Amino acid sequence: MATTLRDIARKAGVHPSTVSRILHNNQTVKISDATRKRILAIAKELDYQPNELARAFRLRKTQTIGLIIPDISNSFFSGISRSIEMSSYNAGYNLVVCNTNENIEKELKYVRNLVNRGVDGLIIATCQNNEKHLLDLREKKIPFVLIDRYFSNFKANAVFSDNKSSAFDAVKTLHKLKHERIAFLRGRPEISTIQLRLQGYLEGLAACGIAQDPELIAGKSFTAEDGYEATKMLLSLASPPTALLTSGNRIIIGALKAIKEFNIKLPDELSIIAYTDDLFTPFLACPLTTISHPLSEMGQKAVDLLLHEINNTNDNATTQIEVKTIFSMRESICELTTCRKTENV
Amino acid sequence: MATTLRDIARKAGVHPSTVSRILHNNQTVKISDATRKRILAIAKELDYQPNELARAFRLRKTQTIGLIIPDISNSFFSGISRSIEMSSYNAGYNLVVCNTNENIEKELKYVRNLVNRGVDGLIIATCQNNEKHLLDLREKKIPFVLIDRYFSNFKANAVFSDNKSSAFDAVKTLHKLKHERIAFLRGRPEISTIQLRLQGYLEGLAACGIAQDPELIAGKSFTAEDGYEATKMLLSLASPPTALLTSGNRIIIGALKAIKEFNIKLPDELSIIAYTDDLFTPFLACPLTTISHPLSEMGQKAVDLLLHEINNTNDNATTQIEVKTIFSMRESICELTTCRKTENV
DNA sequence: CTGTTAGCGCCTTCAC
DNA sequence: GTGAAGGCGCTAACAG
Repeated sequence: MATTLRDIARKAGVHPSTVSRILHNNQTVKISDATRKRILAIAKELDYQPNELARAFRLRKTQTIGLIIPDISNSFFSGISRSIEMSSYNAGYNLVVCNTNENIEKELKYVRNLVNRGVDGLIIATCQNNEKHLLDLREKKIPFVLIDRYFSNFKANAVFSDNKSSAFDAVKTLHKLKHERIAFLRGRPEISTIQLRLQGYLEGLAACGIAQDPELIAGKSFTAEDGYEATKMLLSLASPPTALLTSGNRIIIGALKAIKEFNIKLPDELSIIAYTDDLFTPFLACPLTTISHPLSEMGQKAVDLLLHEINNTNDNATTQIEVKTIFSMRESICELTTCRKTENV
Repeated sequence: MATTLRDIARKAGVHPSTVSRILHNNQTVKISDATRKRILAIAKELDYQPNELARAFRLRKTQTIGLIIPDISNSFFSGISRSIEMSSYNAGYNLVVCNTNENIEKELKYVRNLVNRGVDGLIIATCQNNEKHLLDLREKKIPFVLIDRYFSNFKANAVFSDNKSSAFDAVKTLHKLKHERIAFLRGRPEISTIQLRLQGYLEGLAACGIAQDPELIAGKSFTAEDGYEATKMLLSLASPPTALLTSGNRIIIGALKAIKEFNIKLPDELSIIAYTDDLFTPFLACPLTTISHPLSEMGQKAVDLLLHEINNTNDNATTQIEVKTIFSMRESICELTTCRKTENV
């Protein structure tokens, strides 16, 4: 059996609560130096390790944060997770990671589970379209922060990026290069991130005087498979797009596969701007022009926000933090007319 | 306050232990159907959620697994982590993820921390060169499984890949293509994975009748920066390598950067086989010939092993599981003479 | 400055 | 079949 406060107390001839005060309370003032030193020595001698489970139970504080994300193997979320874990660790918190696989039922289960286990707070990249678990958290006064995705009809602490303006800018950039058939490979339409990008995309088209074409908005999930199928569909259109804006680290993988199969030459026959965070993008056959995220910053800010909330329970205000994406111009976009010329050589 | 067993008991006019038996014990036999139904109805009505913290404390069983890895944002570990988390979840366990950043001190701290929090078992990709925490775990009879890396002088449950033979085969493959100046960009030399790959590399050279050249064994960490510096060094040698074998998802990123800067043409001027698990590799300027890992399988097997250990505490045997890496032939390797000819066109 | 008391929510043993 | 008692390890109140 591990040594307990009782063991130390017995050996020192004092009461367990005295030992507790010395080893866990920072009200240093109230205890005589003599006993303090004696207790600390005995604790060291017996290699006392506090039973954190008992403390958590007693204190109603687990020093644990729950992180709920769709998929830790996606570099977007793994990058954020790393930052969240490190910030948490520095603040003395452990991190429980949960993959929902974009399944809201699983998300609901996970939240309940984590609450029952007494996490001090949660960071959630929600699967969206259901917020009852968040209402429940609020009612129970359990702090949480949304990351990447949020609810427009439900104010909550959140960290997200400039989805609308980045998509808007992407369209304008492509239009400056004379593109008018610009497709958007969006991903899951339910996600706020995607809705905002779509809005930015549509407003971008409008600002450039380009008519919307519903055919050019494709895809319904974030998988490589969906990216592949959607891209094949787009490339098979009577009037295929000359430029592509893609959402998500996986979709672009599928898109590249389809493009390879169709033997489309990048960027001459197709310009691409991709939302992606992979480190390999500069070294691709056609180095992708990308919109990437400040992943460390996002994670860090989410933890800061959550810890603030945990330590100021009476504070009812919510904070929304928008971070700036990074546009990296590389070789996957080029001017349309030039391209066509190249094509005819 | 959340409803407790007591609340239900009071409302039903029974003793809390009865409620406990109904809601948490599977000895279904001993309770009358009438009270059972009544209790279940009241539990539902009051939305009873067990305080898992109290249960864990009482039962000395947290239904939690600790995962200690160098870096969750590395796709090798994030791929494994995803699999581990999903397998754990299916078995009713939560997963606490910890990044050591290849720092053994942090690893030691994390293990102590997780033990104090009462995790039921650990999965560890160790930073190596210190096993005292593992001895401690064994003494405390806390199950653990090593993943990817293990200790040759210390038998323990472990899941790893065929490092030696895969490196051996890589050298033979390159030698068949007439390469003799084969460099090994290894990563952290302390890691068992790397030592085995080095052994395979050296034995491969020997089997091919190629003399070892210490200059061709380069690198000392798994970072992109180190891969970059080491590659620059190799390319600056009086007699530079004609082929490269690289370890780890990050090193190759740095290597590619250096290669680009040196304006080296792949594969004509340099053949590469890379240990990497990134999904983008097929779409690179020069699609990399890779050795990748069955990440899902590795995670799943580690969890299976750990759960077996957790459920059979008296079983003192250890199990080592070796999984097969996947060799994917792509375009980053070619025959040396052919290359030289191409070069002279 | 330190001891005493009580209890967090749950489960297990022992009664009846 | 169900109730009563006791305690996991720790800490917060209240004494003195």
